[in-house]
Amino acid sequence: MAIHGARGRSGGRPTLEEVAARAGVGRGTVSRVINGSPRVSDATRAAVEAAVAELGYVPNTAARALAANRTDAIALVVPEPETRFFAEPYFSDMLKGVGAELSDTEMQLLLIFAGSDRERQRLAQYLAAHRVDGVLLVSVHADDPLPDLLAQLEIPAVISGPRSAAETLTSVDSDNYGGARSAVEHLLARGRRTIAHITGRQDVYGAQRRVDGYRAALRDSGHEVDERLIEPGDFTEGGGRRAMAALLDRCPHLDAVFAASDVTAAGARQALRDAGRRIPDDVALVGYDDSAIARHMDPPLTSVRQPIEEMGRAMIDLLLTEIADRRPTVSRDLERRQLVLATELVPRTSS
Amino acid sequence: MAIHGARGRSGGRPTLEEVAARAGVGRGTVSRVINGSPRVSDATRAAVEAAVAELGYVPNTAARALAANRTDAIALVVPEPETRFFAEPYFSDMLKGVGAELSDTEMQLLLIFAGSDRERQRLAQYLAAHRVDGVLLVSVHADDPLPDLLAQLEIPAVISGPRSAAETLTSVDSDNYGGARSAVEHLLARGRRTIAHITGRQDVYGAQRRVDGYRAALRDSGHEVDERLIEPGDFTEGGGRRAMAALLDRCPHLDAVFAASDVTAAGARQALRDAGRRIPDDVALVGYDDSAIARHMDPPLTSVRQPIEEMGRAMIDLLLTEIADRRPTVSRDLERRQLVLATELVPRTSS
DNA sequence: AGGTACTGTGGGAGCGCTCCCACAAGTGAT
DNA sequence: ATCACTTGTGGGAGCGCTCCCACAGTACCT
Repeated sequence: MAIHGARGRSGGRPTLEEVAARAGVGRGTVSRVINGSPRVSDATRAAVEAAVAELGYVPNTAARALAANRTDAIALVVPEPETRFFAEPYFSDMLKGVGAELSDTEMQLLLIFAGSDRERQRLAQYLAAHRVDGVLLVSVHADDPLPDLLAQLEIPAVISGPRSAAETLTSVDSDNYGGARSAVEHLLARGRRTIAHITGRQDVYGAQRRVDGYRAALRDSGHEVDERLIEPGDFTEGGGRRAMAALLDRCPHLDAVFAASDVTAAGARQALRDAGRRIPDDVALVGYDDSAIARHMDPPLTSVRQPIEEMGRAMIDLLLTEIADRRPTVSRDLERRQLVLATELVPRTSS
Repeated sequence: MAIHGARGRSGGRPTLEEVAARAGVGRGTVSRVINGSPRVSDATRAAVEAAVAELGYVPNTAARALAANRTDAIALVVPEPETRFFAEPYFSDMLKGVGAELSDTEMQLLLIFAGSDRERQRLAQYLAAHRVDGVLLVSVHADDPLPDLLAQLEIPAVISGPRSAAETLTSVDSDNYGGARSAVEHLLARGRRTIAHITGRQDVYGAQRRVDGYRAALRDSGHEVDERLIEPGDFTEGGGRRAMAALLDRCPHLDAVFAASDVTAAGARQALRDAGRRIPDDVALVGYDDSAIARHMDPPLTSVRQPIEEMGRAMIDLLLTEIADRRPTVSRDLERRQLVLATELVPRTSS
């Protein structure tokens, strides 16, 4: 942990040159050892490593960045205010995966919030200065200009949750379609016949896919899709409550509800209670996200779990590949990479 | 936001040199304008600024760092695992203050977790490489070697919550002594006469100061300090419960309790309930931190608020000063700076 | 008139690396 | 013995800045 040994004449930190002198080799050779090049004999490598240890040499990042034109840093950009970042476990889980995958790398992770216009401005400057080798983008809205800025600056980037089926950036997503399917299939398997769906905001691609999955599950099991059973929500509790009330009004005979998020389900539950319907006796309820809310709801809520941590890991993998790819060759034929990870239904007593 | 205008021949980003050529001035002059030196005529400044805008020039951070031997970055080091960071509002509040104070600076903030040994190792490397100009240290335990490492590497640092009265690092703290005093004085003013204290972990300096404040408040108002009314706790709920039980056993006539944290108070409340004591009718209860727990307790808990966000701001102020101070002169006579911010009692129904 | 001081400016040197070319020494085929 | 590679190595050039010295120009004193 401690830095030991003698220093260069100036009292500052040792340089490559000093290590080279100590090991009795040239500058280039030390550089090769430091960077793990295979073109060094074992004896030389050992000598250099000894000199590095004796002097407590640590490479100067700035010099390296200047000479090699890379920063060895990537940014996790959160286009939200800090508050939401801390409030939602989504980010914390993702950060855990990202951190884990990065931990055996030399890469440094920067966390950048871009909630306000001011922060956006700063971020743009930051990216223009190419202060990171790549960017991880989470929770981006459909009309966000950030992805385009990144493309224009030719900065490698990976987005979690593509903006549409035609997303141009490399993306990682969970299987919203399959997740929704499994929720509906679960309800069908439990004998439910009239299954309603409260959707998420339809300008979010993932929410659209959940509707698609809902439809497909019904059709594939020979049921007809009744459009009156699909009610728009907005991922909020209030939205869930209102949507549920509307559904009960329109189709009082429904016996199950698939909500596009746990928070939405919480709102729906309230409306169901107000209408005197028991869960799951009268109406079965399934949510999405498998958040803390689901576990603590009364009754505990069946929900679809997304592998957020794994998504974080995958994003790093893809980003590092992308960064590595663009280094030697000029071939820009990087085909679109879109990774979709499986979800998992977590059954609880609400269904 | 967009980068417009022509570039240098190579298609890369424009350099200082190119801006100089375009503005018809020398390299040094452009550098002076960029860095806001006053030694530039207004006309020249305008010409350079125009050239900068036309070319979309953004300084190369690596080159600047190499030449000037600074990084324009500071690290917020959290010697805890990520999990605790997200769980405790303390960090989020502090981050808010830090971010706000930094927002009109060129400084970049890095968030570094050093919970595991592995991460510690990385951090040591990171600091040895002088990749930041300064460090903010939060939530450090008494025996942590990190402060010494920072001192050894001569990296400017500010610590929140000094490790002892003899803290060598510049520190920012809330007034634990005064906070405890105000809590006890509040109880006295409400007519309580037998006031117990459940302490925090005594290897935490702040907890010691709270005991001091408790004692002083009693003495200064002419009361004798009964040592049997002081029971050690450890900031946990279980500790609070056990301590409360012990106190009730030993001094059943007590009519008030000052707990060293809200969580401790929550534990104490439980023990009081179990013993059939009503709050505040039989026993008044005061906590410390003014956390969410305090607001949601039944009954709502009177607590001592610490100005965490302000502490974050103050830490940045001090750190920036420290960084600036060490730049030109070699005079290392920086006297110890210890800032203490006032706390505030938030009265609720528990007392 | 000469001296002194300050202002504004240009550009050389150098920060500590990586990249790459040059080259010595070894290896094996001809 | 010659050529053609391969392997390992040294060190020049250059990345884009900042720092600082030099110097022209102006202003204000003697």
